[in-house]
Amino acid sequence: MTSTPRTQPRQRGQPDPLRLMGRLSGRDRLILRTLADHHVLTTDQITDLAFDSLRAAQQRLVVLDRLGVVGRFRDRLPAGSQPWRYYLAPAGAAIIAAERGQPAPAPSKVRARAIALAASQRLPHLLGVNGFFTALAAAARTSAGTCALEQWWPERRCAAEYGELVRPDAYGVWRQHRRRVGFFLEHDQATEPTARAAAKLAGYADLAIAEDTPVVVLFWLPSPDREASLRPELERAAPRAVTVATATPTPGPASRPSVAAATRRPARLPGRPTTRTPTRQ
DNA sequence: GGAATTACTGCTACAGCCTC
DNA sequence: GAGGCTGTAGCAGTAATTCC
Repeated sequence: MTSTPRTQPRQRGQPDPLRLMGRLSGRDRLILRTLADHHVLTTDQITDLAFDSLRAAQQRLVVLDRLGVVGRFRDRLPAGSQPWRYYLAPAGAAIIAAERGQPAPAPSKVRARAIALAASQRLPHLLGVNGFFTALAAAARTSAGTCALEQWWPERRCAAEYGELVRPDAYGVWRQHRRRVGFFLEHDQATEPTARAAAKLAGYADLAIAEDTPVVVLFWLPSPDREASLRPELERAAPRAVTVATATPTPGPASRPSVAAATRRPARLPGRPTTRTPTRQ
């Protein structure tokens, strides 16, 4: 092969959203909508969300990047073998705003938001949450309709709905056959004491009382060790109206939540409690 | 029907990290 | 430092679709 630069300079200028809209497929719009709601996704998370192969996703994302509807960054130098993080670029933001009947955000604001995101210390946390849900989406896509991720609310929307009582990282509704489970996600990175993590359940108890319905909280944990140390605290702290489940990524070379993790672990979700679930029946 | 376009895959190369 | 691994990119080829 001839030696060519790994990345070619993008012909960007100021893309015209009207012209771009005709070049975007339904899948492209799904990616843009997801980025609009959830801010940032890695290459493999987008693969989980919308593609059957990583190679296809990489190729399409390069096209979307050159069109200027998405942007991408890596969160450290040297770049190394680190997947790109994709965000909604100004043209993509304008398209999604039009789709939702909202005014297009100023390009300077979109860029500033992307820079803040790339520099944010919460980026790994956000990617962890998004990775969990894209793994669920991948499981749903390959399930031949037997299961589906019916809702995926970001932290911001959860805060708007329930912020006075709880601050979950996300809310989701997962359907498996005819069974439907809504759950709040708490993404734990083992950066706080287990007691403090378990103390969050009090807020969910208040929410269950306020809403007059049981609530489900899933703790998404970085490792089986963390799960083993946190579960006793959860057992002690779990209020009657709160069903608690835990999940970890499956062990393996990839640290991101795998499809197997996302599909197997929800078996411990409420609705199908097991002896490991610290729920008071 | 043939050309052009689009989307995808296989193969290969490159860059950087990690382990020994 | 060598080799394996991961992630991305370029090229060639194929298949489906669209347009004239």
